Amino acid sequence: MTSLAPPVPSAVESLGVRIRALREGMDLSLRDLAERSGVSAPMLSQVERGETSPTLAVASRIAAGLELRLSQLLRLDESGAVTIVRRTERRKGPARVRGHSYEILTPPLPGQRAELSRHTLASGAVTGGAGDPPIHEPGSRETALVESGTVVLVCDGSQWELSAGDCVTFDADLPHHFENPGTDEATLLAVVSAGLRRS
Amino acid sequence: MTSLAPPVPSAVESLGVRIRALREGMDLSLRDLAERSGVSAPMLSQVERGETSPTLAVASRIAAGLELRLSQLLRLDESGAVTIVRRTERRKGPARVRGHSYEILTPPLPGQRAELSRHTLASGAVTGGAGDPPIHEPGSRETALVESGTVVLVCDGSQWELSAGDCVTFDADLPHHFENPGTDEATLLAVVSAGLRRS
DNA sequence: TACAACCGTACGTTATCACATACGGATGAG
DNA sequence: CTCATCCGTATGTGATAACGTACGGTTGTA
Repeated sequence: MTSLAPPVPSAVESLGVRIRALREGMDLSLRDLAERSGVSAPMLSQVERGETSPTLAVASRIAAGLELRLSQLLRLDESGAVTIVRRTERRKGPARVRGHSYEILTPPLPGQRAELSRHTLASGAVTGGAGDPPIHEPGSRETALVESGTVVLVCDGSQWELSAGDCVTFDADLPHHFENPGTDEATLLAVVSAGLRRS
Repeated sequence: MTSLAPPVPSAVESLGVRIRALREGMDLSLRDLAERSGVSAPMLSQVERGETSPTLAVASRIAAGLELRLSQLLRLDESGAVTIVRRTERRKGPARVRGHSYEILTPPLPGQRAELSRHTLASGAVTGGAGDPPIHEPGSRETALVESGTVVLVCDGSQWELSAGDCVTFDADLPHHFENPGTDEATLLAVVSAGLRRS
């Protein structure tokens, strides 16, 4: 009976105006979008005016008609602020665990879309041992840029060697870690996008 | 009549098993989640087994019950691959327009969650002039890390000065640009997450 | 062996989503 | 002016989403 969830999470209500804005931005009429998406024009009109809550199936087709993924369409969430993390304000990870240390460069706000972190790997060191978060939340995705040295990405059983300047993108909810096979220290910048849910 | 959209975008079908996995991962019964989300247990069961397509309103409440945003829950999209862009394979932006040049470090795939780019600003130069994409898609968000030099972010009328190592996050659908007020060249790494769609 | 307590799912009813069609208003061509 | 065309929305009907309830199955306890 009692709902522990907030009154209504957010989005979803204002989705209609967002859809209308996107449609008009693409210079499409309701009937144009209806043909592109396979959803009837009256339905689109009702959704845009918030008179009805479409099913996921329909919402997904609307998103496709707008050349978006549904998750992208729904991402009209929080805040409009600018947040700065100064070099000296970075949150540090556990200091150098077996040759691996890192700093988090993005603010610790919820709803953050991407988390930026800089990792340092001593010669022979490995990320993802013991205390580290080994894999990320389901659905998240990671992009890593090697700044210096050489590292090997081990992801879901396969290996890829990366040199300074190389950039790799992969699904972060697969088991993965980085190794530094070289003799020099290696640094890499990691972007984890999506990430969700509590610790 | 003809739908220009792909048969069915993706996700949405496999969403059920994802929900079940998340629910069981939180050690909740259907009735537990029903109480947390305000959605009836039989409904949850049907959604988990893919027997019905919930409305956005219901899907959103389910997501909230799982302590997720709906956009996060839906982000179980495509691929499971690892994509590498070598230092030599980077796509270059228009070569040095009035002191500004950049490279894109992430692959040009759709559905990409974040785009990583490295920008170089000569002394006194400004991003976002003429040919550049001045602002990004609605809902997108940008994180910038200053690698060297000093830059000023002008966002929605306000200014912020950033030195090497500083990191800033802001809504990328607001009008914004970077300036290099110093005498040295400045470089910054930009992560644009979200927004997307057509060229 | 009961029996209580929980699990996930089948059932029938009601609310509403989603469609095809039709309407009134704006715009432009002849 | 007249008519054709497009726009977005009101209308009615069939499909189905969402509910409350009830059922069989499993688990642990007396």
